[in-house]
Amino acid sequence: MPKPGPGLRLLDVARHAGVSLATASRALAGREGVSQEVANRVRQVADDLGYVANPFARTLAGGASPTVGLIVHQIDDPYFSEIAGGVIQLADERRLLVQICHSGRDPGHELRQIRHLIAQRAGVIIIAGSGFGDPGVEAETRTVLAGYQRGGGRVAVIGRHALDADAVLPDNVAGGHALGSHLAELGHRRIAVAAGAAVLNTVADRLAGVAAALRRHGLSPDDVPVVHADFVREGGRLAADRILRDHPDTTAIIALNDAMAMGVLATLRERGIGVPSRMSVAGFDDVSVAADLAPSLTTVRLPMTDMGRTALELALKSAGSRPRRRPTGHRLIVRDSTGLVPSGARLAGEGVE
Amino acid sequence: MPKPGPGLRLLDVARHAGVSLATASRALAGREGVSQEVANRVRQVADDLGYVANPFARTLAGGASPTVGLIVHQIDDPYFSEIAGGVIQLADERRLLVQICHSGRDPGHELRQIRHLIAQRAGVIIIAGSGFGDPGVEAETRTVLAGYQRGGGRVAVIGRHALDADAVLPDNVAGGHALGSHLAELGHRRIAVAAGAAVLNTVADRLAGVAAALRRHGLSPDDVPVVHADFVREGGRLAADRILRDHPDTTAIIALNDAMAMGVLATLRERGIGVPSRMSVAGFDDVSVAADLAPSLTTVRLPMTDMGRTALELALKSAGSRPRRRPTGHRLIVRDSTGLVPSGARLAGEGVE
DNA sequence: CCCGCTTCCGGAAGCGCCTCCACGCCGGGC
DNA sequence: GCCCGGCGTGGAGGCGCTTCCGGAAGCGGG
Repeated sequence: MPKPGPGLRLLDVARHAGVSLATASRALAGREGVSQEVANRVRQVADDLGYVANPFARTLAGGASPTVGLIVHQIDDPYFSEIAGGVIQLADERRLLVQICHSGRDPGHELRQIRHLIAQRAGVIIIAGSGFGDPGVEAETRTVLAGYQRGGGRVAVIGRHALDADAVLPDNVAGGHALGSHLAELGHRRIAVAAGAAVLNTVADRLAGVAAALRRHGLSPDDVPVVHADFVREGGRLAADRILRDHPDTTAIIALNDAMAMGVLATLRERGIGVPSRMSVAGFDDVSVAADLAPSLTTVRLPMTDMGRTALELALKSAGSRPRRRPTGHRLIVRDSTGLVPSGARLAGEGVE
Repeated sequence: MPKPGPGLRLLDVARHAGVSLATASRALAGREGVSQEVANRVRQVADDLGYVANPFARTLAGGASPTVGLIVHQIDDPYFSEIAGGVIQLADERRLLVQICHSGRDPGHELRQIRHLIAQRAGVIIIAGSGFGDPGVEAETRTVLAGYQRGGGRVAVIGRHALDADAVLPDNVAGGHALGSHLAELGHRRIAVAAGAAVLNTVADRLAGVAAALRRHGLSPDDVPVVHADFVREGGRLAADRILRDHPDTTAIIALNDAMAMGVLATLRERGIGVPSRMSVAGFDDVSVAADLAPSLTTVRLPMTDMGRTALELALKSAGSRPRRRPTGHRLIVRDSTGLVPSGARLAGEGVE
């Protein structure tokens, strides 16, 4: 591995500005003890020379670490790549670098990544994605993060409320509620849910919202089959298969994220089951392709890009010691994949061999 | 910004092992000049203590920098997020950290990011995405990168051949050719192309391939309208609008990437123009949602994840000084968005207000 | 006019690591 | 038996930066 060539040193800047190293450092850091005039001159010179501080030296000397670590389940999942887009956006503006790693939906691996990030002296760690509900690992994660925070590290989480840190939290319960109400109001009574792993808090919350809405509309939870599978496209296919097999009279499937909804749609398409004529389908997140699917997907929009930005913002100005939670808006986006319950609903399932 | 707590120092390890700092350093780095026995003892102690080297100190002292910088146009574009997924995958295995930044499809900004990455002492820089064809900036970029490489920095590019570095290169010309042939063989004679900015080499190559194929099928390039717009979904919409307006007898639109194809499909859908019954549409890349669009998209598959992995691999073991180019496979994926030319093709355009 | 305080600045000590260099030990050749 | 060469090891300098501390001005009041 390479050692990039030497660059401009602070000493060079100092010399050009006719001041000492110490003064130049203070001037650029914007600290007290330098006259306005000198400070400006130094900054001017630094700019002209295109000086960029060596972050390694800076960090080593006890200064700020300019990198933020971002842990996502998987970057090529649109939900996470949109969040990452937001984080990178703000980081760019603040001249920070973003280090991304995958947790791969594995609590142990996530913890390992956190440790790695800490060892690399990241100044901020942002964790996107649900908790996994593994009590042992969760506890250790909590301990490690606490130590990191005690040492001055900043932590923010997105969509997970179990951690002791600043949090950006979509109201998954309310979103699920909106979805449930929407379908109930369209007249559906045979509604099934394609859910991710039950231990993911995102799944649990959305599910709770859906259940509450359906209850308000007179459906008992027992009437609503919930199929748990991977929280990705393939999982959606699997869930749809099971639902069609075990509950052939279903008229609407609520997928708890758009990825699963895409899988559900794929299965339905292959089986020649019309959407929404025979089956309504809804998703959650509103990833950018949701509008281009066949048919376009009814879903709950979450402002992923904003969530990423906000998380970094919170972490950066994390002033008080008490973690803050910043809720995010959400909005039901009704598109073409949901419709009135088919009048011949009792015939539903006929197409399923 | 925080200064993460102090950690175990190499000195601690050395003391525990009863050797000097220098010896411990050599032992852990696996360098010559340490007896097997001592080396093993030191490594054992380091492991037991859970020692992780401080990368800042290491880099500062002239050692390896464990971070790879990845520049993409925009991380929430599926094409790039899949590439990033591959890079991160391999980086994970190698215990490297990946720093991602956006070029935002702006050559100046890209250059700035490269400079920033260099200043941050990234050991590897991977640039994904087309060149912009701005000769001035291009030249300067080349200079900056050359200096970086001279200093030991490793550079790899993905999908851009103009730079003097290891390159992972999809055969865009052949891919374009496959697309052109496919549509020509379906009987289409009125083919239009929705292209990104002409300066992007990706666009130029794919276009050249399409043109060559059509020529072989007896179509003169003059018969093939090419509309240039942004290389994203919105650009596809725009291009489709123009094509429908200026060339109402078009029976097939080749979009030079899937993002634009999605925009084209959206416009067609809104206008009630059947695909492929009235208009065939093809894309390029085969991003993962391409199969779920309405209708599913005929496209040329590029192994994005592999491309990311390969780029990092090349950069890492960049042995010789002569840059290597690694071609990638591609494959025409025929789905539902393309079909035989409508028999009443001469009537095409009737639906356009 | 001198004293003491404030303001601004430079010197210098590290941060944790790598690496050059010098040193001590051993064995083999004369 | 002595010298030379090589291997294994420790000492020390330095990477570029931050920050503590002490010194040099400049100011007002006694």
